[in-house]
Amino acid sequence: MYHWLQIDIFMVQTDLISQSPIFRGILEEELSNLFGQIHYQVKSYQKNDMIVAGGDICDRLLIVQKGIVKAEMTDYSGKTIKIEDIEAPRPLATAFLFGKENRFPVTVSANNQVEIISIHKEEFVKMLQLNSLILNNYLNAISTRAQFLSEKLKFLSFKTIRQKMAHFLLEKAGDRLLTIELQQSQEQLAEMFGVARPSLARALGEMVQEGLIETQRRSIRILDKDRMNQLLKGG
Amino acid sequence: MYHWLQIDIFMVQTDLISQSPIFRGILEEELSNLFGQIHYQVKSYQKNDMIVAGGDICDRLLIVQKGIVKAEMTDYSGKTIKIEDIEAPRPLATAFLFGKENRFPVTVSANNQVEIISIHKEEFVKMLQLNSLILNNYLNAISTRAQFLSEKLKFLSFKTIRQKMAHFLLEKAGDRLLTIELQQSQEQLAEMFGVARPSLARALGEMVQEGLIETQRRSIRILDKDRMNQLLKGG
DNA sequence: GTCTATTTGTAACCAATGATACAAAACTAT
DNA sequence: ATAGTTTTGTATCATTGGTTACAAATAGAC
Repeated sequence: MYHWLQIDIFMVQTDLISQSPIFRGILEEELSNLFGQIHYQVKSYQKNDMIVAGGDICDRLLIVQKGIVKAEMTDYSGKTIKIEDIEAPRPLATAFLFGKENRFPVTVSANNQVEIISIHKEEFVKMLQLNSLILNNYLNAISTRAQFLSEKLKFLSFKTIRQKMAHFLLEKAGDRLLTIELQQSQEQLAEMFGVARPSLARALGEMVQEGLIETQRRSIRILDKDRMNQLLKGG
Repeated sequence: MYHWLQIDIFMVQTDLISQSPIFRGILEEELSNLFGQIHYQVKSYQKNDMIVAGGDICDRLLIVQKGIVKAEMTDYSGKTIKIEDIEAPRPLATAFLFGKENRFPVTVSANNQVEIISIHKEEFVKMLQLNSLILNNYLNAISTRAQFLSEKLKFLSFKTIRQKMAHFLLEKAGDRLLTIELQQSQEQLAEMFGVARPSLARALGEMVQEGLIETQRRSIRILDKDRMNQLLKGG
């Protein structure tokens, strides 16, 4: 009877994980049906229990069904730095299930009482083949991440603040527009560019003086698109 | 009769594309079988024909079956910059088939006589569901790319040359080693770090003076691992 | 070995940015 | 309107890294 109870507690709860990025859009009955066709485990952890250690082989998909876990990275001298909190119903480290580097870069442990669904890679592949929506969700998730990283990288490849700014403005403006309304404060923009706020203000000021742009509070008007482009190429 | 000939020419050639990253490891019969179950097109292009224009919606997988194509990016003022050559049997822009940003960032045109296999996204998803090896190949490809970008980004996130160097050395050294043999010249290292060569040499020189490392030509010995770590955190 | 090309070590100088501080302007709530 | 808060503009100074130039060390070819 006690055993029964445990099995009952540690089941996949379709109402919870149907909100997960991977299973979004799938009806609960369909989810139950799917989980009936594959092997998986649901494990429970108490606060501070270690769920995966950095360096562990990542051969299964882990989904936080309940609770919050924290991911920490161990630096070269052995100290740990907190990276992020991941709360239900999000998956863990989806970028490391496939690809060349199959080890967790982080150590994950429970912040409170946690339930983790664990699906072996092979079983998850089965799942992807059974349901094209899950397949699409998953492909979208990792593709979007790759695109995000790629964009971030492109951004960092511009060396000067002026270049970053020019790229940002031209991207926002597109082909037609000449006036851009900033959605964020200079503070946030500087954070996003990875530069100091006064440095950004200075760069903007210089660009105004040189007749590249005109600013009026959060509205920026591009005056010389061609010269902005030359900036990006190395001028 | 003439029509027959055309159809014959523009078929998928399993011997060629079985070498492609996506179809690697799949027997030719199996490939023929798979392509028999889905809709696709094979198109032929002559030198300088445009295959896709930058900004086009990317809703199909394109695979170069024969020939070489070039990818160019159009900058904001309309000039084109060559990005890379892609030769058979590689796929085009796999990162943009899924994910949020579904437009080609580049313009692709034929370098010589080229044949392109075009598979609609929905059809390709079918294919992924039919064959788990293709699914694995594809997932591995985009995951590996995301991992690569992520690593690159981590590298760029270190601001000073000393930090990049410290990260590089500690990564190479791992837990045990204290002496690293560089596989590349300072010139190449500087290129990889995105810094000027003399600046790298200067940074190395300073680190030697401060007793962090000892250098002897291409051999570097770490003297103070703890202090190196502090460097990375912001010291 | 000797000559040459490549790689590495250094130095001087300049440009770009970060840090800090503070004033002006703009927003917000009352 | 007014007081307080946030955002923006600006100045100063120190640090970092790029640029250029050249010398020293090393490796390679013969």
